[in-house]
Amino acid sequence: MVLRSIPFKQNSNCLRCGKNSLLTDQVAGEQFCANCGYVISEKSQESGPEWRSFSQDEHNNRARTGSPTSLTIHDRGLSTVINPLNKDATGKPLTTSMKSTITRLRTWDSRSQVQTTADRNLRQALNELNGLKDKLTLSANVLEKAAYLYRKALERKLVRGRSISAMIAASLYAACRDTETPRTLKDIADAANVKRKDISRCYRLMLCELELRMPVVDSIQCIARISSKLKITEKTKRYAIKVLKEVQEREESAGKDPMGLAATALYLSCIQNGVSITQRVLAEAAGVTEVTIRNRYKRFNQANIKV
DNA sequence: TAAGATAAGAGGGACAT
DNA sequence: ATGTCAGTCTTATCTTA
Repeated sequence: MVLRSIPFKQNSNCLRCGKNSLLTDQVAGEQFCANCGYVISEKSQESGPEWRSFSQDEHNNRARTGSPTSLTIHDRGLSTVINPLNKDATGKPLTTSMKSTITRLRTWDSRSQVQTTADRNLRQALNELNGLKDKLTLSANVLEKAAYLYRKALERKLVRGRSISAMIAASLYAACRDTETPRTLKDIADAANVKRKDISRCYRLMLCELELRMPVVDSIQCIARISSKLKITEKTKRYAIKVLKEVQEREESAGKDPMGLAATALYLSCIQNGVSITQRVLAEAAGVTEVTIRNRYKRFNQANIKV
């Protein structure tokens, strides 16, 4: 009578393109379509058999005892749920006295799961993280990291007096930075409906209090991100990377927004390669303003950046 | 219409008080 | 703790080609 829900049924047709080409990434625990790249992370419950079969019969009768544990579930998926139907294992209705016993058990079972305020807080935060996942198309790896960081922050009582939304967004941003997943503060702020300022405050606090070390955002990686949005040719991209390397060598890049630098390098590259593109579309794709590109562009010219 | 110029304002780091 | 300063980036508006 005490069991979790049954895992999802396998459906091998992609929800987006309809092709029968779904593959399972055992490590990341998600399914993706080999045809169009669509990722179905909800299917993670199915990843990896936890049984071994020694005969055909056993293989056919295989069953699993729950989903894999994950930091992104507030109790790591280890809780129990008492079946709400008042039936016993054979499907017969329970006797009246048994029914009241079970009701009492159910009450205590659910109470035991969210007993502390920290637990409630965590549950709420991970709920929000789950919402962000869909908006930002993040890998399971990043989500785990974000959940881990949030647990740390909670442990150190950093969340007290701050909003859960801002803290979980900051954890997510930190996770992105750490895994070199190119997401800007603005991306996350938009998705989380939290002010950029608030997230960055929380992020800095976490960096300080948890003594985290983050790799510096590589503006060369930003080029790839902008290019993919705009269908920039490989040649132009390579030239832009050369420009950026030159800029970095001359130490013109310190303290500048990496996205702005990348956008400007691409702008320069497009001009040099005779590709017509406006500052406007580049600025939009990079998430910076045209003015930033203009200022960088002016500096590049002053520094006489040539490749 | 794209690009350049200019000005006002926000936010944060460094440093002094 | 609070204030100031230089530097960056954004928003808005006007001008130029």
